[in-house]
Amino acid sequence: MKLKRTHTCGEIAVTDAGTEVVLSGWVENKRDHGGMLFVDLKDRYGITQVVFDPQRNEALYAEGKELKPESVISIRGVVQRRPEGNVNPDRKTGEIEIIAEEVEVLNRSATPPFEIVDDCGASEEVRMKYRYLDLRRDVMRENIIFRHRVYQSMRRYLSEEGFIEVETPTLIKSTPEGARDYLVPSRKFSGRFFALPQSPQIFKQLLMIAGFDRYFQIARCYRDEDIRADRQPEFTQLDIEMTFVDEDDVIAMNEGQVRFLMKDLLGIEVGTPFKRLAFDEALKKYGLDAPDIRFGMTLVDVSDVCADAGFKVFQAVVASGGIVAGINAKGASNYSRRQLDELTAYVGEYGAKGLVWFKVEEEGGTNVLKSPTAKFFDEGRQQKIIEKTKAEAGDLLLFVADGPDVARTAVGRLRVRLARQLDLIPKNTFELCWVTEFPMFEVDEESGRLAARHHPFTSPTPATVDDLEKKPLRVRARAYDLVVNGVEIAGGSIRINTPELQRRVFKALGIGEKEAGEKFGFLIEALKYGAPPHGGIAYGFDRFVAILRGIDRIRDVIAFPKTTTAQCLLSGAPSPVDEKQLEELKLKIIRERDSSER
RNA sequence: GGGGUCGUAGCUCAACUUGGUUAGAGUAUCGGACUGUCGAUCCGAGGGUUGCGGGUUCGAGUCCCGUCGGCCCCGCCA
Repeated sequence: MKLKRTHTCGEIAVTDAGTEVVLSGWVENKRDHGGMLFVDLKDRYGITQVVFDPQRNEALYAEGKELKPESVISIRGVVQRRPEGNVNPDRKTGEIEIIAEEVEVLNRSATPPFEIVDDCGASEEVRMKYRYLDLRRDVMRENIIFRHRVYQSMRRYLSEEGFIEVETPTLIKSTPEGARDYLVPSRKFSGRFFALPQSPQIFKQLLMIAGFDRYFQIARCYRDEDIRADRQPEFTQLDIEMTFVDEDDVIAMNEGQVRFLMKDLLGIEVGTPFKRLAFDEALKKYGLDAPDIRFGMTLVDVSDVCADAGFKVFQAVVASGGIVAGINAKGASNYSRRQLDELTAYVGEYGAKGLVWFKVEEEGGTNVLKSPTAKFFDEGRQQKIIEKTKAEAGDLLLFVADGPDVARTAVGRLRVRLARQLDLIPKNTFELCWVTEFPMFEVDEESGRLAARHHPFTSPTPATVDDLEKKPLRVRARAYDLVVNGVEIAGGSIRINTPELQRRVFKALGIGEKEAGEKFGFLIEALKYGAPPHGGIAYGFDRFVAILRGIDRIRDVIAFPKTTTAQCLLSGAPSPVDEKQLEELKLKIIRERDSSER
């Protein structure tokens, strides 16, 4: 490296005209006019145009002609104000250019597999394989730099609020509940394994017991479950825990933080306090526990109207404890048969067995329901449905009859899908709300046992704690989720801080004294020694960054993400390992017969 | 575990309904022309085991089965 850079490619201005500079960067683009050659030189900070003029220096012009896109070079030259009429107003450095005097090619680039431009058109597969090139694109670089700003804002805010950043271990004890663990074999103890943490949960509680009072960590977490657009096998949490607090304290602190972050990162003022919705209310009105409250179209329950109407399908569902839930898609009565079939297929994905629709039409001065199903509803019932759904002529009513969970989920999803289709969602707004009063437990379909809805360290509410033994499904948790535009971005709870209550909750979960001792003995033990009341929250950091940037996939805000099969296309991980490594760990790979024949 | 969708030139796609001669285009690359461009422009050239394996057929990019991979979704994700 002969030439040492004096400036970056984004900072030279007209006031620098006449000075000699050295720039280093990548060849973004080359425009050769025969008698004049322009090279755009790019680095993280910007793009500067370099001019090669054969009349000034023919040999240098010849060198410039040989420059390949994406090569790294250094240029020595003199800053010049661009001739009149040649200013590029779209570029920060568009008023100046560099007259090249010397070029040093630091590393000539092979032809890249795709063009390094925002609209590169390359598939995600190719982009992930060549992620270092993908990250050279402006959008991706800005995503990553924005992410950096989010880290810094969080750290600044929390530090000023008295929170201490502490790292917790990533080689930890595997616990039975929750997601599947990623396991790491121990060499010193063959046959034993560490797990990678699904969250720093227990350790942050131990920090509270240790008296740190206020803790945070930007922590990597690992869950070996199937991937989605908003889920990665390893992801980042902003993890927070506080002592001597109740729900309102944690909520207030986080409202302050989110308000600060929105202002600091986006310049947006959000009002506090945020709306609060009880879990039951969220389900009834929106069908989902992460409601998108940017628009209305709330769910309507017409079970009572359908209970004794002539429509057998609905009757049977209501008779067996199900419900008939629906929504009013305003002005959508022009939906075609094909569109309705698509919506039916869509609710089918969430387990609904069908979708009943009515088009609302005016007939002789009154509104009536039109559809193949309408004949099963007499005039009185039709009017009740119209009344309940606040329907007007031109509306489309859609209903799902099923068990309460399936019906609400299906209609809740349908609501969001229709809102997108009908363009009901306001752009560039953030609607934040807290969902509270979650049930402590839910029935695990596979085992039929109770499972913690949040996690087994969540405290029940005082009002429902005594239902733990007899009516556990009625017990409510001191838990809260923060939902932004229908996306859950944070969740937390007030924790259990006595061994007695912790044992009762474990028992309700079917975790016996002995098992609890083996798996969580260290926590129960710790709760004996002056464990203070405490609670906290964890943000899905990647999701939070993504939603602030207005994108719905977290891969684009992660520098090196994994695919939906949890592989790294760049490095090829996971990969087989040497036999010697397995021997050291005393591990043997059992090959399935089928796969060995491949 | 299940459903959907895609896989053809370096990259993004086309080759249809209904299997049929030499698999096309844009872009990138290479060569040439050009004194002010900024996604420069113009002319020309090269570039293919149609992901992989098997089957059906006189004949397969196209149909069937399997498999690998990308993406989306259900289940799962305390």
